[in-house]
Parts: sequence; C-alpha cells; structure tokens
Amino acid sequence: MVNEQEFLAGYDPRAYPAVAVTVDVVALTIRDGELQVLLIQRAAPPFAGFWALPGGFVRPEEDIAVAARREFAEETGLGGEPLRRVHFEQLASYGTPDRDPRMRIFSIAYLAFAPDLPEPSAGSDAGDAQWLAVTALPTRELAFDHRKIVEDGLERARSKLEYTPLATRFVGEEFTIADLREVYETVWGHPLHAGNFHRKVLSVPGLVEGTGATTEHGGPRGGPRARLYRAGDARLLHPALLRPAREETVR
Amino acid sequence: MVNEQEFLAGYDPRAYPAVAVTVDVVALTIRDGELQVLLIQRAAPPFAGFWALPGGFVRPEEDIAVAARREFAEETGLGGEPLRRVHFEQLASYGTPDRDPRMRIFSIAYLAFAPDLPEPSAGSDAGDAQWLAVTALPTRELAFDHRKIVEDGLERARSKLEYTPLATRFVGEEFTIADLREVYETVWGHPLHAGNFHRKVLSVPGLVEGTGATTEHGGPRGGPRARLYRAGDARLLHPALLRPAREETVR
DNA sequence: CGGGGTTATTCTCATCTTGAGTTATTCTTA
DNA sequence: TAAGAATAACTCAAGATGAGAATAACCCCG
Repeated sequence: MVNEQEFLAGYDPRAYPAVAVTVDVVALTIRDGELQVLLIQRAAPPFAGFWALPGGFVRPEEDIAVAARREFAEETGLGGEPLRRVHFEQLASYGTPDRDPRMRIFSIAYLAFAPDLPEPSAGSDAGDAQWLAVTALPTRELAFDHRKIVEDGLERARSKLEYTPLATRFVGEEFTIADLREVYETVWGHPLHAGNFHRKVLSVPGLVEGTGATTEHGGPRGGPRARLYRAGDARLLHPALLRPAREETVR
Repeated sequence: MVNEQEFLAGYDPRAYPAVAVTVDVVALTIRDGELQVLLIQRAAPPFAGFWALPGGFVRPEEDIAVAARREFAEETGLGGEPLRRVHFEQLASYGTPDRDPRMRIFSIAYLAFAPDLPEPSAGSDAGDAQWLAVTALPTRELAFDHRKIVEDGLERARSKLEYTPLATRFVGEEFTIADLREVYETVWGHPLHAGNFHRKVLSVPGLVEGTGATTEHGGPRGGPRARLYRAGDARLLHPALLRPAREETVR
C-alpha cells in the first residue's frame, strides 16, 4: 500500500509517469433566445478539427479558479468589469486514465455563466471559437470526454436555477420578470406559466428588488411597459423555484 | 499564452515542476447517535501528529473513483459486500498552490457514506485511524486544508439528504421510520417533528417500501413494535424533504 | 386613427404540502 | 399493575402551487 504520507515522504516525482492537471470551462450564455456553450476548434492532434471546451494547463503557481478565469478570458477576449460579472464555480474533476491518449491528464472543470456575450472570435487569440446552441450538441462530436463534461455542466446549471439566484447572472444589471422567465424557460427547455412565475419571483425573499423604473417601450409585439428589477441579496431561494416534476429522472 | 493544445503538443512534462494528484475521502457514518468522520493521524512531517483525511496518490493507471474506494478500504479494513454498500460520490477538488508545503498537489475529494462502521483500527494497516464526532471538529486542528474539505463534505451531505434517498445509506438493509428520522436529526443537527416526518417519508414516492415485518421488540424505553422498511427505488425525492429554513444561510 | 393581437400584472380557486398539536394503541420498565 | 415512552394516524390552519381568467397598457397593421 502507498498512503499519502508514505507517498509524499519518499516519492521522487520524476521517477513516476508524469501527470498533468488542466482546467476546462463550460461557459454558458443565452444568445438569440437559446442556451449556448463556448467551444473551440482543436488545431492539433489528437482530435484535430474536433470541437472542445476552452481550457488548458494550470500554471505552476496559479490557483485553479484563476486558471479557469484566465482560460475563459483568453478565449472570449473579455476583461475588466464584464469579466468580473461572470459567475464561475467548480463543476467536477475528470481523470479516467485513458481520457487523453498522450498522458495521464486530470481535468478540473468549471462552469461559467454570463449574459449575452459577443462572438468570441473578436477579441480572442483563437479565431476558431464559437458559441453553439446546446440543442445542437447531439449532432456535434466533441473531443475527449467533453460531451460528458458539458452534460454535467448543463444539469448543474438547470439544478442551480432552482435554489439559487443564478438566473440573474444571465441577464443584465436591470431586467424584467419576463427576461428572467426567458432564462428559466431557455435553460430548462420548456415554457412556464407567466402568471405563476411572476407571483413566485416576487414572493421569494431576496431574489429581486424593484428599481421603480419601467422599460422605455412595451415589447416588440405589443404589451405594456414592464417594471425593472435588479438582483436581490439572497444566496439561496426559499422556497425554491422547482422545475416541474420530471417522473423519468426520479427513478 | 499556453492553451491546452499547444501545451500538450510541445510539452515535456519533466521540464516543468512536478505536480501530483491525490484523493482524499470524507467518510461519514453514524455511531453512538452522532455523525462521525474518519480521520487518520499523520506519522511524518509536514503536519506530523496532526489528524488528516484518509487519502493518497492516484496510481498511474487507476481511475479516481477507484482510488477513493481503495483508500477508504485500506483505512477501514472493509471489503466485499459491506464495501459495495458504501455510497461514494465526488465532492470537489482542491489545488491552492501552497496547500502542501512540499510540492504542487491537487486533491480530488470524495464523500463516502456508510451505516455504523466498526472501529477502523481493527482491520486496517493504520492503527492511527479513528472516527471523530463532527461536533468535536472545532477543537481539533486538521492537516492541510482538510478542515475546509470536511466542511464542504458536511454541507453536501446535509443538502443531499433533502432531495435524495441518501439517508437510507446510513441505516441497515431494514430500518424503521424512527431510524431514518434519527439519521436526519443527527446529520442536520436538530430534532424533527416525529409525526410529520413519518407522514412525509411515507408520502414521498419511492423513498421507502414496507417489508411487512416489524421489530422484534418495542423500543428500549417502551413503545410498540415499529414497522420495518427498506430503501425504495427513487433516485430523487419529489417533493423534497427540506431542512427547516435557516434564515442566516439564505442571505 | 382605430382595432386586433400581445404582453405585464393581478386575481381566483381548487389542490397539495407543511407545521403544530392531539389521540389511540402497544410496549417496556419499575 | 401503573407510569412512561414511542409508533402511527388524525385534525386543522397556514402556505405554496397549478391552471385559468381578467384587466390594462402598448405595438403594429390597415
């Protein structure tokens, strides 16, 4: 047996097969009314030409969370205040021995949420980056185990909408209840009852707070001006905003 | 910039500072009516004499989840069917550059749940292992960032009791509603209304199924024989069994 | 400029779920 | 044998949810 102490006490790392640690980022945004994920096209083998999650090596003195933000920033060209507004959280780690054909690579995946980001090619050094609607994922082959990572990220996102104010991270500073409802409908993938949603959002303490203002105009197809809100100070929603029960996933 | 492809294409791992990947296991059980966590006492520096989570090096060809089970089995002496009944899940990864003074070590933490396990010293190769009541954690200094890892694990456990049948993993094959209630009370750290809990457990589809049998005797201090149940086939609880709202944690 | 279609917001109402307390019954212990 | 304790079932009020409808503001088209 090799336990941690023995390993660390007598271990010469260079005598063992090398391992590497990377971060991969599942960056989600809502564009054109669709939930989209950021992908980059691989230039070199393996999986050359395939699409993959943005990510890379964690630098020797770099914290993991910092590495995730850095990789995201490099691919999107985002910086400053807009970057600070992006929500990051650790998703999970992936380390199946053969997940990369070249060597043992552990990947720590992060999830990033941001409102309506611009096309990534603009400011980034990788013109081969794009947002892909998650509904188009089934028809696209991804490199490595990145499909699994994206699926885990999507499930996490759907689930966190239920009991955290995460949805407010997908909209701008000020938003209407309908904006928020669109986020829920887009991420969960099905329509919600507008009246009940409205009542619920206003009744959960700390989810939103009114600004007193309304939109300048009604909606593009009519309707009155909507009141504007900004995110409240809640960190957890109580009671939660639950997805309609999905019998299939329960058993 | 070094992105993943460039890094992996032209990278000679031995030219970089070495990194290592370990697993650490937050193993929880209920013994003597208390939630307890498995700790081992470190023999070698750094942190010699301190208590730490069981864990160790992920072997070159070993899957992370397998490594977690192996480390747990080595410290508890558990194997075969009892080991298979233990629930494992990935918790999170920790990789702050200075979390280990010797080298860059990334730790992937796992959470393990099991019913009333025996004293670990018995079958293990490390006689310096013990179960510690989590209520005693504040008075004990832990090695590395293991206190943070344990706290994250406890929060995950408390939260998973709400919406998964995890509690059934802390009791034996057959159990009474009162056994289950004791699990919730112990993990959440406060008493529940017996009648409401009973109603709720029986009303959530797939949480428990009756065996038709009852206990041999009443409780040690009186009371009728209780009906016996076994775990149902639900993977998610709908509606969830929520903790009483904790105002403090909401904001 | 007026009407039809659209949307934000508020209500109603039946149904579920929850929290708190009570009761009948069965056991154990003294 | 009586007292105390625990299981299981019931009551009742308060809260939350799902479905539908009403009201009013606003856009676009003709």
